[in-house]
Amino acid sequence: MTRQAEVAVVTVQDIAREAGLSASSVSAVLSGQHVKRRIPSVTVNRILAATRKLRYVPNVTARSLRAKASGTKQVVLSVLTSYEAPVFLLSQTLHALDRAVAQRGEAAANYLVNVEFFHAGRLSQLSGLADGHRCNGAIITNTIDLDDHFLSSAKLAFPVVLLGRRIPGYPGVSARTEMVGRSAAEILVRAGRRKLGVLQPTVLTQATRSRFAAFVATAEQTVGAPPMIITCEGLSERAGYEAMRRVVALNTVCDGIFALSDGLAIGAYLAIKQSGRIIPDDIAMVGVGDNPASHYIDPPLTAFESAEEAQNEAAAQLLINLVNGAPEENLTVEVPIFPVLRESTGHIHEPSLPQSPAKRSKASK
Amino acid sequence: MTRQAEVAVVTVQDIAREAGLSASSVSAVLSGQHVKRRIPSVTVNRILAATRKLRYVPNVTARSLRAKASGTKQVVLSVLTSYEAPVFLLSQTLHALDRAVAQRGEAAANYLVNVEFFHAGRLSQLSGLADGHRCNGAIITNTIDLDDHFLSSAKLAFPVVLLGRRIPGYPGVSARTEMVGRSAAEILVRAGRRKLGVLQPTVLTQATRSRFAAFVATAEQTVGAPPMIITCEGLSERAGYEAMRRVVALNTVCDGIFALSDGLAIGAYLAIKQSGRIIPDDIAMVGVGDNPASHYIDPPLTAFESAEEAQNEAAAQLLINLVNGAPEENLTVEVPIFPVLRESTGHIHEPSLPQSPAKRSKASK
DNA sequence: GTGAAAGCGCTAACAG
DNA sequence: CTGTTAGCGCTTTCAC
Repeated sequence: MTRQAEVAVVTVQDIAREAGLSASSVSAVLSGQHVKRRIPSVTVNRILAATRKLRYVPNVTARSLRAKASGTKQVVLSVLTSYEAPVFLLSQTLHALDRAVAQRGEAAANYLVNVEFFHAGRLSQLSGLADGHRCNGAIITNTIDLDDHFLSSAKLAFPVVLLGRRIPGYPGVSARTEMVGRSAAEILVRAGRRKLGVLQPTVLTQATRSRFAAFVATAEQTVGAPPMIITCEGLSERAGYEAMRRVVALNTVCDGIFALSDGLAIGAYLAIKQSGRIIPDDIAMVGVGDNPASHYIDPPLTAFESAEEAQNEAAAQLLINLVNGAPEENLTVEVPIFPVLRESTGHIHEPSLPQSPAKRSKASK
Repeated sequence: MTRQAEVAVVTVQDIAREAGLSASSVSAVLSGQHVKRRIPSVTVNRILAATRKLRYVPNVTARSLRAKASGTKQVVLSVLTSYEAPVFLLSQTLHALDRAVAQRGEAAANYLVNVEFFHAGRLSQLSGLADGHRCNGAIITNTIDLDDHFLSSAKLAFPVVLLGRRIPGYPGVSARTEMVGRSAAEILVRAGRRKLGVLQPTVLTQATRSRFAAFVATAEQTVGAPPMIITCEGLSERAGYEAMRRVVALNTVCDGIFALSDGLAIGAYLAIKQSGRIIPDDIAMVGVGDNPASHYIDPPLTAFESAEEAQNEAAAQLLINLVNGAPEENLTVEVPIFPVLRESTGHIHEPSLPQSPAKRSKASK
């Protein structure tokens, strides 16, 4: 209904008219066939001139439809994610999808995997959601409430698997995030901390909200006071640093902090150290989120690892099965999520590193 | 020419035949119009059954072509990157592209930005490169030699901007990487280091090779010996850790290391510390690559920052202009690349953090 | 050398 | 309620 600002679209027909020739000649020139078709350079130039003059932009869709012979992929699988999310997990999701596709052997050649981005909160504005003209199936991740709300009332034209969140009616793969917030508080309390704090981004997702709520509730139960809430502008290292710098300037500082994402914790480390405090002696830290740097920073960060690999694997399989006609029963996979205890909470660093995701997944077969 | 394993593709026609109905009825049912068209549920079920039986997967391209009315985007801009590359830079590139599109005002609604992935070395296998049936223009990045070789002899059907590498005949935006290798060696030597080492991935890109070569050459000139070459399996933190762990077990260890990517340096930090050595006292480290964690690790990592923001900005603008008919002269943008000296080479950590990329780019206007 | 015509797969009018 | 028809924009025979 919302009629777009109908920009006049230039087609090969228009160019043909402008140049006083036929569409096929134009097409031949534009696809570099002019030598094969022995079109004289005068004509070629005339066509090229008209093309430029009219500011022609080819319609890839039409080309694609026509190009069946030249190996068009039949099945398009997309990952839909927000611009604002940390991207380091994206590559895992893609790899998982790629592997799932490769498993189909022969048929793999017909699949195409890509990523489309939306601004957090504006998933609904992505085109092709309602009529399925962009993909045959999608993994949707990193949505915020507005997007979730849209999804819960929308009917998408293709199978969808949600990654890292739950919305009734959609197949989804997620981690048990309630456990995270509670467990984070318990770890800090067991490490002897009483003045808890939480580093949280301004915009919460389903997962971060759930972690936050459980952490706050558990803190109130166990130490009898709500945690200090430290708000950060986003999820980046920088955001964590700046928020923490403001906090360490105060007199009363907490002694145990839960960061709703690893990146925030990494940034906070520097602010804490610059203030002359020691981790974990003065402040213990707990993170969450599979940031690859978490193992390696000093001291290594106690963090929850959400078995991303397992989630991605499951989501990819689920999606491919759905696209290939598996019944869309309320398929839901919940993977457990465990803390990896490291020195940032006073635990002794395990000498051997955890297995890499790749190895882990192989071992589980 | 390479005829694919012609998988028989099921169309709505096939379903119609199977169900003994017409294509339009099938289409109506599949697009959820059955209530509007008052199709009895018997018929609906018959169609649905046939659809499942034949394992129908809709052709998104055909839908898209038909869906002109429903807001199909006319101009598709893609970022083509490899699965194997670190993805944290991707989001910047996308943001830049998104901003460049938004600048076009009204017309922005006609643009679609997405990302397509290829396996390093197999760019040539991406479909739609030769006939332009996937996008109207692309930023290509994170290629390895094989891909570059393919590009230099191929003729793509759409405008391309290379990001982070140079290939004759293509517009491109890159940093002056030769400077990096040389400068890295000089920084280490000036910090009093004589036994240099370099952490390098097994697979080199144009940029990493150039950094590597310049570092080796400068090392030979200045300290009279080639650096110790430490090979890592990839670019990850983990790869850096494992490679460095092997090295610290040896008797002779270098005292100044250049890591060809920040991630490798971050991983190496832990191995060095675990061996009881101090950074920078025993080993100085230099990285490169805009990893957001580099500022915040302990000690903060001296690293080259390639003004990614400026590069992305330039590449995005270049691409949009080309797609809109700007003359494809040999447009090449080279941005300088500077070291940020921090404590990992014994420099005093600057009290104020560098400006964030966003601020930096605004300031430069 | 060039144009006319067909058709990729799908959906939306429009007749029945 | 259902089928026929047209056409999205492009490329590719096939005639002329």
